[in-house]
Amino acid sequence: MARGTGDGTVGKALEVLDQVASFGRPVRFSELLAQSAFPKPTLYRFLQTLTNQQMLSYDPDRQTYAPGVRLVRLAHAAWEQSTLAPIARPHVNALSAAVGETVHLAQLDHAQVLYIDKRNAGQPVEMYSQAGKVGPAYCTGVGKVMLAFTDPAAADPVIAQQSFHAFTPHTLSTPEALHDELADIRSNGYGFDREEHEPGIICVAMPILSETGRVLGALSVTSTTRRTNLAGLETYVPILQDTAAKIARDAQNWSFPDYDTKETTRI
Amino acid sequence: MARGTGDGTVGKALEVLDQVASFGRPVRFSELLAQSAFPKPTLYRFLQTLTNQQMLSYDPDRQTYAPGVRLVRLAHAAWEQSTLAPIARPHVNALSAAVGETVHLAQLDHAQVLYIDKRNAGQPVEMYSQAGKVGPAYCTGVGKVMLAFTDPAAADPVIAQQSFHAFTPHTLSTPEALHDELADIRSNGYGFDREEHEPGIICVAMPILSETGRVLGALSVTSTTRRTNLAGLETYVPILQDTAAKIARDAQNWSFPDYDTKETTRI
DNA sequence: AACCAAGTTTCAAATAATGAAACCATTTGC
DNA sequence: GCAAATGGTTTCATTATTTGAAACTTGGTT
Repeated sequence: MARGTGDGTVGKALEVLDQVASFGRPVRFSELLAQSAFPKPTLYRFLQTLTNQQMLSYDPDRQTYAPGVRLVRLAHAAWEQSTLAPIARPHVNALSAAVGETVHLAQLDHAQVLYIDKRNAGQPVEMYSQAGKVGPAYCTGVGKVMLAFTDPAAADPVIAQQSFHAFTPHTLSTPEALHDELADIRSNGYGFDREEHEPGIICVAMPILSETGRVLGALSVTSTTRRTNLAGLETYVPILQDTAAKIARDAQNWSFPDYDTKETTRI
Repeated sequence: MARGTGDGTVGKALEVLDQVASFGRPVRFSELLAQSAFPKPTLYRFLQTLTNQQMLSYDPDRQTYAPGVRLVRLAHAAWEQSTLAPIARPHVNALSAAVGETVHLAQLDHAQVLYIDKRNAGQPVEMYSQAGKVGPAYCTGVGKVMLAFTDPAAADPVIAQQSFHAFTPHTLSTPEALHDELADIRSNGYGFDREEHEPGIICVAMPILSETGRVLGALSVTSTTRRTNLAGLETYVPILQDTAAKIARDAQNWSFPDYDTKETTRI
């Protein structure tokens, strides 16, 4: 009742879909076959089926498969219905306008951070990111605050899955160091990323907690060491707290909205 | 070899997934059953399987299903690998900065326009839209220019599928009117939306054509009748042409990039 | 307490998935 | 220019999975 497999044919097909997506580039049949658990004809037919279904796209010139457009449409529905993003949107906008720095909204998915919305700072930030992107939980501001306020019974297995790869000299690279940090975060109510994932990039992060204390997601304000420092980011704590509270309130009252939208709203 | 069904169990499961997504809100088993082609236990098991696989999320309190987070992750991969968006991105940024109005990047998917990227105008536009959203092809700027430059053999069946619902008094609401408009667009090289989808909203749209003349996508600059008019938008034609040409060039040379990205790039 | 609606489980029959082997079509080596 | 190899596709008897009518359980209602 847990893992990926075990759901018959559909589960296997989705395994193949994930495999294609994991390459991060268009990929050939033989490349997939080399690392696939399935025999040649089986893999072949799954690729056929998924391509037929537009879950994959096939480039006949290069003979490569890539995740297909149907996913983009489906994901839009998922984003609007299964994430905090639509509820948080006005509040994230307000926060972004107030602080003038890059703002992220994230949720925890499996053992990873899933970014579900983002507002850029001024204009020319171009900090390669996008909703849908995933990142590590143990060395990002949003990841750490979400872990800190997650019930230990649920958090510990997740912590055990972290790679603890040392992206920078500041990365917390042992479970012990992370546990200490999480305790600090719990007592403060918020956390920082002290250049733990990328040199020069720092952030302050705030959990979004339901009335009952369940972690709904997290917010962060990100900047660079050239522009500010941790003390500077800390001045955003009140507005972050306020924003997180508003999002939690709306999520509570209102979850989930009865959209009266008809179908094709403009653009 | 065409439609949704016909791909065995996987096709049927994806049909169910689409059905859930099409509700646009969390939906109960019985609601799905009422309009489903599948018998009760079959539908039930598909929902179980898809939920297990995180393609759907299930809210036990409300007993509702909604598209799941796994789709958000998969779609990110699709967006980066199977759409023009990553190639177009720097050019769309530059265009957006130059014109200071809302910019859209779209592709044609089935008979609909699929918006794959967007830049907002100043700040407070909030014109409810997002990458992944779909819109009608016959009454949007991007839709019409893409149809206009699509091979008639491919375009005609698509045109036949349009609903021709009259969103506004300006909507082209017959195939004949649309055909005339498409001819005009072909001779001009670009097109407008003259408040055809929403009152007060106008745009100028440019196709993105490959060397061989194939439609890769379309760009548009959108504004309101309060802020400008068609003549005003027409001044953007040169920069739109230039941007479209650059995107087409990059798509040609470079399609598709060998990403050297390793895995977890920052944020 | 009986009823009803919604959701879940059972199980033999019907169907679809499986994969070893054979086949086809390009490219590569000599 | 031919042979061999590589990469991709098809066949088909076997096997495993899906299927759905019916029975059952659960929770809410009169």
